[in-house]
Amino acid sequence: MLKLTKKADYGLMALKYLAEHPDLAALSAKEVADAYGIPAQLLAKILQLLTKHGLLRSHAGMNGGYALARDARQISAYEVILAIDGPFFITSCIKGAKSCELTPSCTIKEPLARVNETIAGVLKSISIQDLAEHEHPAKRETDTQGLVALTL
Amino acid sequence: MLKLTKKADYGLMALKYLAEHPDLAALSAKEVADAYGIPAQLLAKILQLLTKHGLLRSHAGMNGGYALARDARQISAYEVILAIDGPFFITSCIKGAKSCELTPSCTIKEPLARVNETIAGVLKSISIQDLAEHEHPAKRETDTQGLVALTL
DNA sequence: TTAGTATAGGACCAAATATGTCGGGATTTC
DNA sequence: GAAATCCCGACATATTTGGTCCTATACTAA
Repeated sequence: MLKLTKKADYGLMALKYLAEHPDLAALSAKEVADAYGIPAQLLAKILQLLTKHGLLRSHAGMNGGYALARDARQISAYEVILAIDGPFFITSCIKGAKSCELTPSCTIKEPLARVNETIAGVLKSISIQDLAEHEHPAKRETDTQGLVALTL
Repeated sequence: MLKLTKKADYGLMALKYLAEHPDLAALSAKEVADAYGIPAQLLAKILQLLTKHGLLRSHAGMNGGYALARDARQISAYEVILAIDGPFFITSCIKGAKSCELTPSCTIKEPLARVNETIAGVLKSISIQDLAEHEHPAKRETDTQGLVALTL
């Protein structure tokens, strides 16, 4: 629970891979899949989804494949996850949804809605570029923590 | 994905309910289940889990039931979720885990580990007491909706 | 001491979701 | 036109979740 699906993982990995090879005009689904040992057909579909959502540009034919539709800095992890898994809510019954009709139950939702926003916020603040630059042993003490404290 | 299981939801609701009835020495699983329309036997097991993890105190026999083991302020949503669903990681391959052996794949993990910590942090900062005080009719107009609608 | 009310927990099933595969079609390049 | 590639719906499998059932045990009160 509270974890990304493999599809989302794969998608992020693929985008990261593309971001790391800006020189190449396009990479085929198969190339990326092989690079990571991901089932090719599955990755293909994921990349198709990302294309449909405007995060990638695709090109059929020989030497075809996928390329980032925008600069890696302009694509957030949030967008990727959203494109692949659809909108997510930490609780099933976020306000506005028609769940929770039977039960006047979910008095839980209100505070958790804010958790939801916080998570979305963090994910939005992470770009594909951030994923590609994985050599940053420093710089991680403070940042995120601040965020958290704030929103509550 | 990225959402709480129903069990965790139920658990939070139940604790909230207990927090709202500090007067009563104990509430049975059935009472709580009825209050929210939750399957009684399922909730029973959830409460058993919470008891095993020290968040509740249980008492068998007539007029038995469950009560918070500590002040509602001292029980975080994080603990509840952890007790019910076990440790969660946003990625399957958090550093330190032995996953990702086959694939040198998950270069993704490092940045997402921080997301994970952030989420944990937020959840730790929310207490059962916070859930119980649900009367905050103001301050909720915009938030969630904007998020979702926009990004899609 | 016994009947009734609870918790404790194992085994199991059903439903939902996630993961992965297959096969046919459409595009582009050579 | 052949090869490489994207596109996409249908299907099959695996895993997780949600929920039930049954039995045992503990406690209370009459």
